[in-house]
Amino acid sequence: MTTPELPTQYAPADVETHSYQRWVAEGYFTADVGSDREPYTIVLPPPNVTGVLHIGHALDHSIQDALTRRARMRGLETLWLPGMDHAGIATQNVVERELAKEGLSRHDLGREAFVERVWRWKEESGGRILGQMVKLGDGVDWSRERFTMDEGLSRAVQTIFKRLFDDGLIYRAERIINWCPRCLTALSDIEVDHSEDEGELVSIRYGEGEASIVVATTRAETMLGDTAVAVHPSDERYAHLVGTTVEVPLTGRRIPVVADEHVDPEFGTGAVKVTPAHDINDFEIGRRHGLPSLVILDERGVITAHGPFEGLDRFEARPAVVAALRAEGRIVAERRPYLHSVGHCSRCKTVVEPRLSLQWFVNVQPLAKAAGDAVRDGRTRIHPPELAKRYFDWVDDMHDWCISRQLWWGHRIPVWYGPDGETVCVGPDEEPPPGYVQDPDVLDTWFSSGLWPFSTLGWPDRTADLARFYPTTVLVTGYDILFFWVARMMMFGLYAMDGVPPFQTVALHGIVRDQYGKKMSKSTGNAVDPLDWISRYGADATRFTLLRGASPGSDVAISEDWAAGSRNFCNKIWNATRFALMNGASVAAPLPAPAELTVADRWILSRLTAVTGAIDAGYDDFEFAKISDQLYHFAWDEVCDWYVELAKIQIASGGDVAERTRLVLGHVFDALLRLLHPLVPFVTEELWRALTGGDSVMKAAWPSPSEAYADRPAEEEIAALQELITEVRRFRADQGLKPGQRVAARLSLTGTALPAHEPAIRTLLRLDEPSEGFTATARLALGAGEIELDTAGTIDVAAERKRLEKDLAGARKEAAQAAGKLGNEQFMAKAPDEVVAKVRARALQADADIARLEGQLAALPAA
RNA sequence: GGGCGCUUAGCUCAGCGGUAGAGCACUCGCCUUACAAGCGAGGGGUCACUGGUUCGAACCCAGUAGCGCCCA
Repeated sequence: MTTPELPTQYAPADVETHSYQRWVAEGYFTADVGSDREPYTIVLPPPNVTGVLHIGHALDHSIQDALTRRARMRGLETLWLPGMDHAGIATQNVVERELAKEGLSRHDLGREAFVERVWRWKEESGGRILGQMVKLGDGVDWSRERFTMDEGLSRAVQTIFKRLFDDGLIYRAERIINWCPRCLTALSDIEVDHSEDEGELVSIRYGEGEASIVVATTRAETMLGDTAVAVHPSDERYAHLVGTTVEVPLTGRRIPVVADEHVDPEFGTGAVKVTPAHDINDFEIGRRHGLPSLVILDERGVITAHGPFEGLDRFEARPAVVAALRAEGRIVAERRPYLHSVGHCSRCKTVVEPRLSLQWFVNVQPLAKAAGDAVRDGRTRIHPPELAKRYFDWVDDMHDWCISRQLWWGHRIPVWYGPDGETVCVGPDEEPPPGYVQDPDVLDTWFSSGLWPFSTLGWPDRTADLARFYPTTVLVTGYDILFFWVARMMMFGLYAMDGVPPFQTVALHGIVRDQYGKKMSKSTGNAVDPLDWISRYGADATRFTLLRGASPGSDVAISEDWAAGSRNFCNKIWNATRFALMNGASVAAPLPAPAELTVADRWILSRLTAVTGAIDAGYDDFEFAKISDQLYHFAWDEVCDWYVELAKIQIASGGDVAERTRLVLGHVFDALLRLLHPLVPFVTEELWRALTGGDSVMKAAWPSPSEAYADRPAEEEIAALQELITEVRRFRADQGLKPGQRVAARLSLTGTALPAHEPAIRTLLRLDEPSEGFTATARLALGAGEIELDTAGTIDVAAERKRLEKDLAGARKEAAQAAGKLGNEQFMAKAPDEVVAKVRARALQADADIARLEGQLAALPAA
């Protein structure tokens, strides 16, 4: 076989694009719905159409790509389905900003033209992330790519809406919802981010004299809409006031003092102002006491109440109201800054305004119950299991879900209103009655992404894909969206698919952090751009860095140094395989039987078997950090540092041994590249093709541990060899002998298991045969054997003494510890036999070491 | 306010009842023909603190402190 010339350094850029294009062209990523193989399905959590690939995607995708590549190699019919969601608010914002540059608003265009414009934007500049996924190497089935706004998925949305509506699980009601005064739309609870912000706490006196009462608030301006003051029923301080009325300052309105269980007597003065139209808790109090709701803010957060504050923005109105109150002597206390929790729009960061309005809701109770039960009874497994509790906390106490959005971009609510207030919900193939008008609102984006695991497979049609690939095998996503997205897919999946949950397993990972464990963000400037890393270190190195840190449910810390380390690892694999190729490594013949192989061969094959088993176990639990570490250690420390060095000697010896060594090398590297492929697909593809002449490592079978090659004695023998070699190297280093300097030595290895390894020992340690005038200047006692060296001059006695004394101290400590245990009656009586045996063995070894070291020290010339 | 988690080498983490580990960083010596993106050797930790259980605790239990996350 002719071996192609490989450069001495791996250059990712030279192979990545080409390999990816070939994989796509060959259809390797395309799932075959007609095969009779067992299916393995993952749906990609759809990124936003506005999104670009960030490091969190890179982690999420690396895990999914590893899982699906391995599944394919294991012979499963594997589908990894890609796509994007339409990101209602985010996308609308992007296009509105674009319009603003032209001096236009969406209202200038009108709804239809605006939506057309968004589609145009989507075609031209949306979905940049898809091209970036290619750079990472994502093996997704592009022939099945979907978009939440495409025709099929829109049909799924309308179908499930109609079904839920008919089942009475969707309703319209006037409620306090989260409102973004900038986006001008309702938000669900999960689209609101809470943060501890600096505000003010102002205490205001309502009423006069004996009948006055002081309330504390962070939102003084809302007093214009107060319709009560509430106190706790058992609060004696205010008992005499309950049932009376007090005057709201600045307005002249009189409002009642009510008693309500939900007031915290410990907070502030124990009395709170009640603004039912602008606070969720106050709304509830208002409902319990039949209070009116006084709306004082418009949709943009501007004061509408008549008077001097009318027309002021809520944040301008606040100091203005406080100033006016102060002028009237109403301010009793002020705390500024006052830290308290404030909700922000997750899209534009504007402070959210609780707002009373008419919206559509999903009654989640029965759906959430089913979603919880599916995990409780094990139909869906959450991994790691500790995180299941968070899921239960969420689904077992879920609030009804506000699904209407006052946007233009999205799935329009399929409800039409008749001239006399009739309401009709229209299914996908139905027509609304003539003269009816459609509800102007659109649905929350999560409403459509909640259908993702089955709408993408063709639901509501009973497609072949749906029958074959649903339920999906595993969902891979961050724990940060466990509640909303995962819970919603669970609810909808169970509801739409006759109680079959959408995932067998939900595998959760953490978020990516910097090397100090800090969250990455643009503002702190510690964010890593995966595309930057891909261009500088390669896609494989980028992936490996992330996977190497990925333990289930835990955050991943990364840094530039570690990316460089991963690149070095890829390069190491590259060069080691290059060495194998240059030395005729081959998979042209089967691996010889163990009896025909050297101890070194049997050792590396035994280790390969053990590692293969460990990798499989790692995949079962999504332990990518462990998988990566196992492979890193095996490839670098065992294959490269030891086996390759021993193989060089075997090959140099020629004959059958050399031929068999070439086969072992070939098979070991073949297996290693296959095992590594799901993690680092590009470098392994290039090398595997060169090594085996095969078409693609993607099509190679996943290695299985071969017990026939498990070989405990060989592992022990090589361990002893490594120990001996390391010991002599240590001597050489301490004596300042240059690595290349050859030293004459006499080896006495009888009594050890190592005589057969003398050639290896001589080569690796650069020890020459003793010649005529050999005079030993140093004597190393190593277990039962001895190595005498002629260092051709005086040796550094002080360095040698230091080294031996250090070893002796260690051995004495060891002996003392073991003796202590063996002399402890309780230990001898209660510890298990194998532990006692182990300690006995340690004591014997330590005693032998002490004798040996003392002998060597005594033999040293006086300093 | 409620709940969860974490605290092990300079950094990031593994180990979860029987002699403290890895990667990176660090020190020393080396361009030894697969690889200097490398090779060889080495230094470095009262496993947060205080008690308890146990023959034996980084590991189990209780408490304390600090940090982080989620929910309200």
